[in-house]
Amino acid sequence: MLPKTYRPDEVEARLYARWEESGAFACGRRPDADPFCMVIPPPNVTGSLHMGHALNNTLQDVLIRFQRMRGRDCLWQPGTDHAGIATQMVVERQLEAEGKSRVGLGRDAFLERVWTWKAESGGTITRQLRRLGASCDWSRERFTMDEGLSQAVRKVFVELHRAGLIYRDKRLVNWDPKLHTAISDLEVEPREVKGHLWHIRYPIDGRPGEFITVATTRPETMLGDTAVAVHPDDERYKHLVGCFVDLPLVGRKIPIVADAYADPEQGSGAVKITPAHDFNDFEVGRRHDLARINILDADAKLNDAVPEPYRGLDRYVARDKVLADLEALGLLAATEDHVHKVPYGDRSGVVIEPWLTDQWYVDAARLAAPAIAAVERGETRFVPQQWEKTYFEWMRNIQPWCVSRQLWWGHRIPAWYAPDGKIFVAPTEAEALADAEAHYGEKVALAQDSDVLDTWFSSALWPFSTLGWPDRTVELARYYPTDVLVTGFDIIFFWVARMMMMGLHFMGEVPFRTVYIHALVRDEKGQKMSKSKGNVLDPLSLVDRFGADALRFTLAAMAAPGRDVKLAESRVEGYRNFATKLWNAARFAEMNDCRLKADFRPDMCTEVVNRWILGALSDTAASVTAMLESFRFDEAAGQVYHFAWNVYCDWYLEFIKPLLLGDDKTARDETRAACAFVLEKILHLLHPFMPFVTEELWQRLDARGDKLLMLAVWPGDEAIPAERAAMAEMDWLVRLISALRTARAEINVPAAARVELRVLDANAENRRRLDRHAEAVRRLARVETIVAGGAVPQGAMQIVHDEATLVVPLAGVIDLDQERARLQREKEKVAQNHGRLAAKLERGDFVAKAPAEVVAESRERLAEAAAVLAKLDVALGRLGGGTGR
RNA sequence: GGGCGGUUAGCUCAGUUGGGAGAGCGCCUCGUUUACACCGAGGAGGUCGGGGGUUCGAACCCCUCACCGCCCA
Repeated sequence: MLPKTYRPDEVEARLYARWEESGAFACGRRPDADPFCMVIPPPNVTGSLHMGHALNNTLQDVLIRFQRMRGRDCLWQPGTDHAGIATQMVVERQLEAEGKSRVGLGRDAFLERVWTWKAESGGTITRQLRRLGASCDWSRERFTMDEGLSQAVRKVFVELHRAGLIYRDKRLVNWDPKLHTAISDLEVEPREVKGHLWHIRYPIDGRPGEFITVATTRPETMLGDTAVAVHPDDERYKHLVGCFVDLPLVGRKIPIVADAYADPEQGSGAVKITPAHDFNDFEVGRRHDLARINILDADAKLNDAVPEPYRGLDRYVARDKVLADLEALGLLAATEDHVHKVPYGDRSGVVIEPWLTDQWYVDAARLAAPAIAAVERGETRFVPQQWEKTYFEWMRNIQPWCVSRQLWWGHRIPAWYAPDGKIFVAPTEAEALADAEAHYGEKVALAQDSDVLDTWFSSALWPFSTLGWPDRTVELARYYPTDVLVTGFDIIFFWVARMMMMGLHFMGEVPFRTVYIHALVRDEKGQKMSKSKGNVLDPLSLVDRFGADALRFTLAAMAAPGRDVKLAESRVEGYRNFATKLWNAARFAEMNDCRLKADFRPDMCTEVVNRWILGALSDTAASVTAMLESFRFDEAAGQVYHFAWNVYCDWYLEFIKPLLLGDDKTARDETRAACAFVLEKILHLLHPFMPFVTEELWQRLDARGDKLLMLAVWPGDEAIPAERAAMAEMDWLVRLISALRTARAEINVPAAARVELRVLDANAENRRRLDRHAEAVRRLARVETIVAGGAVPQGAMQIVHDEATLVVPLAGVIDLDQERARLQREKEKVAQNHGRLAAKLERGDFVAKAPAEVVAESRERLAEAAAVLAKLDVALGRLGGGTGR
């Protein structure tokens, strides 16, 4: 027999191993079936499972298990990405602990160390995904640095270069002075900082005693100023346009230019221009053909382009010295407190510098055009649809994508430089050498670009590189375009947009038909969880405490198409209880010999209670299916939960107890089979959400041999007739028992007291119903005897139930005043409802303008209320005057 | 500054073509009866952020204000 509680820790690892070993996760098991494919958003190889992963992968697993049970040939393609900066940092920290350094080790030895690290520690997150129950096809696991995927990266780079879609350019990048690499706009985190706005007076050249005041938050950059800008319409400065200023501390003469970038409302209205160190100034400089003087080195220390006293100083040391020197010269006009946004590197945590460098760029604007059109045409659909806006917004304002990074860990850029600086881009060194030889007419030595590509460059290829591209594999043909991508909105820019561009360019088709965007899991303050903030909730500890099923169910049930998911632990606990509830329902079935019968025919059942539960099951299955098809995970989860707990356990199992104990063998056998059948279907419907407990129960409830629930057939095709009559009858019964229970509680009839029930004025059908379910009423409402008709004795509780009145004699027990008050409350409730309906129907415009069926329904409800009121009056009359209110 | 979203029971949140306000948890009362106290029965609790409008009818549609959050400059 089953134990009393479900113990996830004794089940999960064993079942997962069985699934995986059986090959149930693998694609291609059903060659004749429609394929269904998702690629996992590859987690960082350095990563460990956080709540965002847990949500993301739970939803994917719900979908893939659902589709698998529906008979599709499913591929959930797993893998990890190489996370250039993050991984390099991890290994550098290790080296540091050993007193070594990356540079000391050299490039090749360092890369070897990274691979060693990956072999030892890179499997953390995939192990954790297994604990969650994720049914990925691990036999196909990929890594962005795998040979095949690297080949894809090289091919893409070379082809885009040949097409003029990748080029080299000198522009400002976000430079991380700690990590010594360019980083993406998207990896820059603007932080609000309390700083200062310094007002500096620049002397006008040739006009002694005249100054123009500029305001800046970064005074040290003045050493690289090459102009001062004022607004063309600014009357204060019109006469100065075309003049020069003597740049203090430097002595350079720089022009005053008119440019609309200068905001007359800000500060003094004049702004210093440092084209090599500010993105806006860069554009101003381009418009006015200004010199770009780079004053920083890779460490953000001042270089030799500044006057000698400042050379070699750190940027903040230089700031202090510049301010002190200006002060001494009397040129510091004012210092104000000023709150502004400062760019920080999200990995390094240091202030990012706009820095002038040579980098490789992808012409994103050209690639974006077809990617925009594809979504406009509906070839890819966002769910919820509103996320299209975010996608379009970004795609339509897209900037050149800087894809080179000054790192060692990553795909090395397949570009080679000849001694004269000419660049040869080719998939391999041999081909580059051959190209060079052809070009120069002789063999030349080439040096490969030392940089690597942005990790997102390889991630952008993920939906086809993992399927084997550039080889024309059967998987590529079968599973591309993939069906659904499940991801968080925070990487629509990083990743979704780029996959769209690359997929369309190289495959000629969108990479996925549907993009399901889910919420971010936030902490209780609504903040994004992040390691640096230390506000991370650990999903694995929840798995340890409540089981993977409970966590999964919680996340799915909370995945409403909103945004914030604030995770309450009590919710996880509640769904752990649900698993136990299910476990005990199965235990009950087992104790009562409720076993599945091979020849069980749902449509041949004769007991009303069985016909009812089968009909309700059928409705539930249809609804859950519809909800999952439309990505309403929350609704689907809620439907199964409600059916299993509040219908099957709370009512059905209670109703059938008399039948299971009774002498009618036919009824007993049918009920046993129906009970088992419905339980079995509940396990099916729940499996995508709670794979472990459902599989475990399914295995325990019968001899399944090699069969697995995870490969069983989704409910829905069984011929279960609509059971409207049975549903109406059971609804009547449930209301009757509930009414009796409520009245008993309100009158304080002791819970254990068994009472007599007299039923007055019931119609023929309800008398039959009462007769049929007498035993259930006796048990569930704690009734001793049931009589049809009879007198209403003094001191009885009366309950109006449809056309009938239920009378419970309680001589000596009942407090007449209390009962009178109860009936009055009841009457007031109905009267209120009656009044509202009557008023509504008296308004001519409602009757005239509302749809006929709404009016008819209101009339019907009014009539019902009137009838109940009359019966309540009769009941009150029977109680007599008394002393009550 | 631009854009998006939110404001519903003590807490966390549902409410999909406008037509009788819901769930889970918490709280109160009662309870061990063929599974389950990680349980069962019953109950209390809401001017659906404020104001205005459209409509026979608004939590839902429109306008406006307030507050909160996110994204992009």
